[in-house]
Amino acid sequence: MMRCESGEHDHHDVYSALCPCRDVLDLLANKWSALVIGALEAGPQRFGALQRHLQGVSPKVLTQTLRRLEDAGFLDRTIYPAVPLHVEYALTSLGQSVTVPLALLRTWVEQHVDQIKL
Amino acid sequence: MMRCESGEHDHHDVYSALCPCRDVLDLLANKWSALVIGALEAGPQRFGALQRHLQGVSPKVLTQTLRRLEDAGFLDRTIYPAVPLHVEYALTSLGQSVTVPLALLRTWVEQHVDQIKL
DNA sequence: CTCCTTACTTCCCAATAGATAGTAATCCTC
DNA sequence: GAGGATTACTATCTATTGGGAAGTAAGGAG
Repeated sequence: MMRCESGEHDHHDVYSALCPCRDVLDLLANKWSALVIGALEAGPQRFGALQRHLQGVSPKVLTQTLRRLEDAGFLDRTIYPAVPLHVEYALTSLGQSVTVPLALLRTWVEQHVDQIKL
Repeated sequence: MMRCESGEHDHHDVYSALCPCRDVLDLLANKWSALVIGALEAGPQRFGALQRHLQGVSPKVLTQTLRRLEDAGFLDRTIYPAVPLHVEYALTSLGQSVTVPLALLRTWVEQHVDQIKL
């Protein structure tokens, strides 16, 4: 049973209650987070484009999701003070790196949804 | 922009609001679901063992998670009417199949948690 | 001065998460 | 045979989160 310490040799374990892994998993293992990160795989996107891409997301929930991902360092928010206002969201290198497992999860869902009775 | 239909040639898209993919993604892209499925990778487990493995989960939330995963066909619930009562949870073949993307997500988190400021 | 666009906030309610405590069945101990 | 132990839940209550609808701000066009 691994503990989660902050020493020289860190043993991180998502199964440990106090490990920061838990918070990270909670952030990423989320419908909208997975979709936002996937949408930005193709390149930087503006708020409106994301909202259209993620059909059915409300502006409030999209803002929340973007802020959380930005605060954790998964994406950058750039404001272009043009008129009308222009805000662009782009993946950081950390964000790029997490697209791999998230894309696999999304494609798994699309490929197996027929086998799932809901 | 792909639609999500139920015809001869299905085009499933997690980005489509009405696609059942959304519900499946919502079920799987969840902290406790990812941890439960990961815990069962090693083989069938009983309720108590799962509760100890997933440190910090309450019995109510664990039951909810198990029921949802069972209803969707990711795991089987077997009751052994021994004394004391004995209930075993095991992955179905569908459940086995989804362990792959979920394990990748969990290990990504454990490997990159140091780079994330929370 | 009003309309339009973009990108959000604010407000409110409903659904979910989570902690704590209790239940049921059956044996084992004293 | 009363009380405790064990396993797997259920019930209850509260706090947090999710989500929809509407409102706000900034600035240019007409």
